[in-house]
Amino acid sequence: MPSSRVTQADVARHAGVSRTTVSFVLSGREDIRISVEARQRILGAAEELGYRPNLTAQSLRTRKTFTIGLVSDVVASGNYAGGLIQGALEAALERDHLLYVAETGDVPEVEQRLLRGMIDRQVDGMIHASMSTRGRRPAHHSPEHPTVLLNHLDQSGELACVVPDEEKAGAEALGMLLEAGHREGVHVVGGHHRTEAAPDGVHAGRERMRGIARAAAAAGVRLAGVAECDWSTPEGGYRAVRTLLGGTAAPKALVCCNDRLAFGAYQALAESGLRVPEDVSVISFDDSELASWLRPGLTSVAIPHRELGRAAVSLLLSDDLTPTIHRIPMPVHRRGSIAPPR
Amino acid sequence: MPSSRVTQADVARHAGVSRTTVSFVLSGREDIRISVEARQRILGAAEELGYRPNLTAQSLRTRKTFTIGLVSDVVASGNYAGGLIQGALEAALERDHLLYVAETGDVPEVEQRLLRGMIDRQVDGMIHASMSTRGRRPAHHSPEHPTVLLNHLDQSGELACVVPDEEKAGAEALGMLLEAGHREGVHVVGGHHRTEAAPDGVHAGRERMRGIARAAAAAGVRLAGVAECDWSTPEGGYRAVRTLLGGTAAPKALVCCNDRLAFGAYQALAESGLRVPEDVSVISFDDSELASWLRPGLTSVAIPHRELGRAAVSLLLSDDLTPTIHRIPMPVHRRGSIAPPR
DNA sequence: GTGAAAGCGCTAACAT
DNA sequence: ATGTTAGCGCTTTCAC
Repeated sequence: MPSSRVTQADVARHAGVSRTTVSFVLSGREDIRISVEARQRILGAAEELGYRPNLTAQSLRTRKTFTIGLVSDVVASGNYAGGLIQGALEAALERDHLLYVAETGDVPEVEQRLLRGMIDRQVDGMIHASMSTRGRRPAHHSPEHPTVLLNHLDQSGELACVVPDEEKAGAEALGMLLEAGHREGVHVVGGHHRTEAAPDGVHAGRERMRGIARAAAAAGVRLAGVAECDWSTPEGGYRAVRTLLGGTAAPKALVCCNDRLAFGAYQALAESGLRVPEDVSVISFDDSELASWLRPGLTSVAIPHRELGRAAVSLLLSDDLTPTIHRIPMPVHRRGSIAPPR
Repeated sequence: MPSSRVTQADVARHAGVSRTTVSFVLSGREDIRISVEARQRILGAAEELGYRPNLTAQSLRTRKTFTIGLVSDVVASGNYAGGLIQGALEAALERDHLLYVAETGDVPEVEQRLLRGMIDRQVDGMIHASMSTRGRRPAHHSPEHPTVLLNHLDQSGELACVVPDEEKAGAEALGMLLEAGHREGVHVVGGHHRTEAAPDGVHAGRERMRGIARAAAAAGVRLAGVAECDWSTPEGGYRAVRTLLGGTAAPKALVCCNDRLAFGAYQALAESGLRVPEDVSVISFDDSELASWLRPGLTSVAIPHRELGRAAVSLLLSDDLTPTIHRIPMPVHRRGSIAPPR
């Protein structure tokens, strides 16, 4: 079965020139001079025949595929996915690249197969996205495969990374509360996100806490408390706040480490008849859809998914892969959950 | 710069045989007999040298790339994304395929570019995912590019489609309520999801409503009402239920068309001091994370994202692309939001 | 059983 | 300024 597609040879025949000439014209090379007339004929023929280059053949020759691989552990499934992929795709498209997307599910064998598959297909570069800070370094990293780490840091110090600027975000979150006048009864819900799997907590947790602490110190404010709990569901926030409300001093403001925890906090506050923001101000992180759904709307520091994705691709394609940490700002989205203390 | 990768030629040299023989052995062809001894030498050499096939070269020759394209309009950004991609990826991986993922944002020019890019890279097939039921047919559909529609139907009747079995889900949702003993005061919140853009409503809406109506009729039950509203945020559910509560007859059970609406309903009920499920039972669709976060947990009919993704890929790779509609069952996830009427 | 040779569609050094 | 030719790494027909 012959390929029904039009090739350069067809165009050449049609235009009465050699394949080389067609190649030069079509690839738009300026270093070789082609007569205007021939160029016109070639372009005309290509257009008329509906010529499209066979990228596979081109890649075989040039070793460039105009594809990049985005492989994540489990990120791409969660809500994290959409924005990251979207941003990456946008940036890729702007530079005429296509995106392979894959997910390892944190299974080494799967990761192995996926990386192999991408390398065998000669991707121009790879982006490794991960939640866990303590990731092993990408199995197949080698100089010929430009690599960017997305959303986690490189412990080997050899790779460029793109991460949200968590610490600054932490500082800004507390700043919002300070700005509204809160100096007492400010509690953190969530903390470092310490779990059995990650006794030191999670990167985002540590950084956010650091930022919060720094901002508090700078303002001469003492946090009323930090409730460490699991961030994954509202349950942790719910329980933490219930405990808080059972205590002696009523909380005045909460920094919740993500929107889920904030949701749990809302639930607990509502049960106790406390109102947001009149009785308790709340600020949070993630700026997920949840934040806009809550009543009142939850002020939240956004994870800049799109920008992260974009930045990773831009960086990868920039060919400046010096092992630098690129911190993407996290914009805060103001809604109705913060008010001055009474 | 010579490619540093090991090629079949290297293996051949190392094993003292011709490139042809290597190709035969490595591609595992059974129709040509190769001496056991030569085979061993080749396999050994390949292993030793760390040979990996160059898929680009292979593709150029065979016209098969072992890649498939998943292009969606806007689906892939929403929460819809994760599961779909995951499922598709799983199925693809099982058959050694890689997945291009792209999103058109419903912009024709972008769609054009993406499809071109995929076709120029010789994808083995494409999956078109879409929210809108009234999608134009994929621009570049042609017999040489196997195509499957995901999550929407084909109005031309020429393409295979994979969709959730919305109607059955609608019937089952109402069935849950009937089973608990509800026969009166059963309201639907959300309806067909009619908007300016889609005056007839959305596919999912129409189908779910049909299923609900069918189940009601079969049980000889009359719905107390259907509140048409926008499904996209909890706001619609909140308002619809507030209106309901302002009426004469108190609602006893709600079928919410998605979890967001159900969330809004919960908010409205809570404000009126009504409790779920003691005063009002609620069932919903989507089974998003939200469903498990609500208090009490929301019984919800899941959208089988993973299975949809898997099915689309399996179908595409099965080469049985008869234009059939494949309906994937929607499992209901029971939680605490349903109780018998008082 | 094994190998020589052609060719997939394209690029690029080297002639002319 | 244009054409000739030799590959990129692989598969596959056809001789040996």
